[in-house]
Amino acid sequence: MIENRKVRVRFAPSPTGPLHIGGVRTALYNYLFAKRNNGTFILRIEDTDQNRFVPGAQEYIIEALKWAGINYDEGPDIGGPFSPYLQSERKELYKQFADKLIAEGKAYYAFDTPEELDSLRDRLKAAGATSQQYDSSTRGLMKNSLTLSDEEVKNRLNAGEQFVIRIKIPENEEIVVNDLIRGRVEVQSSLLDDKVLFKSDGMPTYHLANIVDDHLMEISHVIRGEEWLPSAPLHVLLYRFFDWEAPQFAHLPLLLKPDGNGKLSKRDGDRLGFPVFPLQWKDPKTGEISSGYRESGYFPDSFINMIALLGWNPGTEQEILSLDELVSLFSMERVGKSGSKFDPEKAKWFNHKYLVEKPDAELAVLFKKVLEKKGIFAEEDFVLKVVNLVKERANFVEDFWAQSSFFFEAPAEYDQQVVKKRWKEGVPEMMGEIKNLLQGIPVFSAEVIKADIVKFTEEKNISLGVVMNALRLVLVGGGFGPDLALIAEMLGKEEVIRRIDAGIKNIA
RNA sequence: GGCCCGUUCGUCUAGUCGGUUAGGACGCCAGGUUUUCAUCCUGGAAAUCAGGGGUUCGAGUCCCCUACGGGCUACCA
Repeated sequence: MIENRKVRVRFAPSPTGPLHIGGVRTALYNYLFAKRNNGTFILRIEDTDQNRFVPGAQEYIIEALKWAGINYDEGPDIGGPFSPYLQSERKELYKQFADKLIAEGKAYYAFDTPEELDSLRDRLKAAGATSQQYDSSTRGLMKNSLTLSDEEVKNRLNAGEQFVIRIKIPENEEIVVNDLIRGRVEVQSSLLDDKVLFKSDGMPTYHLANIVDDHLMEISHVIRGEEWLPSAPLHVLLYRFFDWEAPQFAHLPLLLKPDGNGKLSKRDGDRLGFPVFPLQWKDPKTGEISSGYRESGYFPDSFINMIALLGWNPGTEQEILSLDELVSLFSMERVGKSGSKFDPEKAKWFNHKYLVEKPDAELAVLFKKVLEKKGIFAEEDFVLKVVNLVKERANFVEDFWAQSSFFFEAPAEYDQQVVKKRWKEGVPEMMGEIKNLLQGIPVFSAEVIKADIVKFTEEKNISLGVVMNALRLVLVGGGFGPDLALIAEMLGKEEVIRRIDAGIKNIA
């Protein structure tokens, strides 16, 4: 029984471009399912279409999975007991299986040219046929080993004429796909067309290759996108033809665009200003660059967490889940049936949650790189303190700069709104007094600074806010930032005095 | 056009065995905390469960129909 088989699942993308987040989610669910069931997760590259091959795409896929932490146990770059994992390198394998089907009368040679195929479709369309398929109703009209004599077929083959091999779909049979997510799906075989299994270029099509490889690689569960559901009956039929035990199927719902309807595409990201790809991608042909989650400052664990919850949930109210937690909680029964619209806002929220939980030291390393790009080289300890103070108010490490630039350079200008509100009559004079007050503090610590300012306001009978807000304006250039006494301490007495002077002089 | 899949707050979703004031989260709004912004806390608005018919004492949950949305319909995957 297949239920007792060892769980082996595969993610099988074709290298036609960068993986988008829908693909990453499919990979993730495969991974989670495998790990949850102590199984094996395999990466297999389906590069049977030589025309659509895009240089760099395979490397991109591997790097993206690596970044996301979706590690496979077998794959093209790491090998495994079922090598190779590149279908182009398995090319010689497939022909014999197609031949076997022909020998058994379950498939046939077809010699029709593309023009003849087009003409068939046009004729059927013109005649008002409900479908324009190459199937049991039309194959008798075409040039194939069903209509041509054995002699003629042999001659054409020997002459090296181009041919494809098509499956011969039986008539009036009920084909049942038992889907783990959708349940029982029934299809009438007469509705299926005689799909090409083997192309004239000597390569199998996806349909043949995926069945052969899944069987040979002992795949127990096929977890893939919903766009494959219509061809699942064909695959079920192929397993039957080969007399192989079919794997279990699970067809995942699609990821939809955030506004309107339709599946998420590359264009949506550009249009709405969020990445649809895990990593940045540069189109080798056009040079066009598409942004990636990694480059946009998303943490891989946050990214994975967010993606995991698009179509699946643990059934509890917990939303922040580590990869390990996802593994232990994952089940196919809790995968939804309907497509999910991707929400860029919630993606940011997830990243914020993860950022706040990251150790300061880890964030400091990242922020230091950001600073260095700006030509700022600060002490490690200082950066660490800054990170600790501002991380609560940021979604990304990049945000730290906007929240903390004043720690590294004096304000070049002052927020006019704040100036208007906080820099009223008498304030410059008051700042002068504050300057003298701070000047006299021997140990320039936050506690002392604050205590002295409080004492000052009490003696003068003015509100603390008036002083603090004006001082904040002078030190940071606006009305934001962490505790002011702490800022002052970290800036140091000399710098604080300098900024007060500059403020009194420059704020109009 | 044909076939297949889907449809609970704006969004992600809970609700899997028919009996809930239909719950949570993001976002939004208000209040509180704070020297400020943000965080944080509290509260609020927000789904006649796509619509209509059944079945039932009782339906978001079961059945049927309709609408809408999506996918597929290549010698692409």
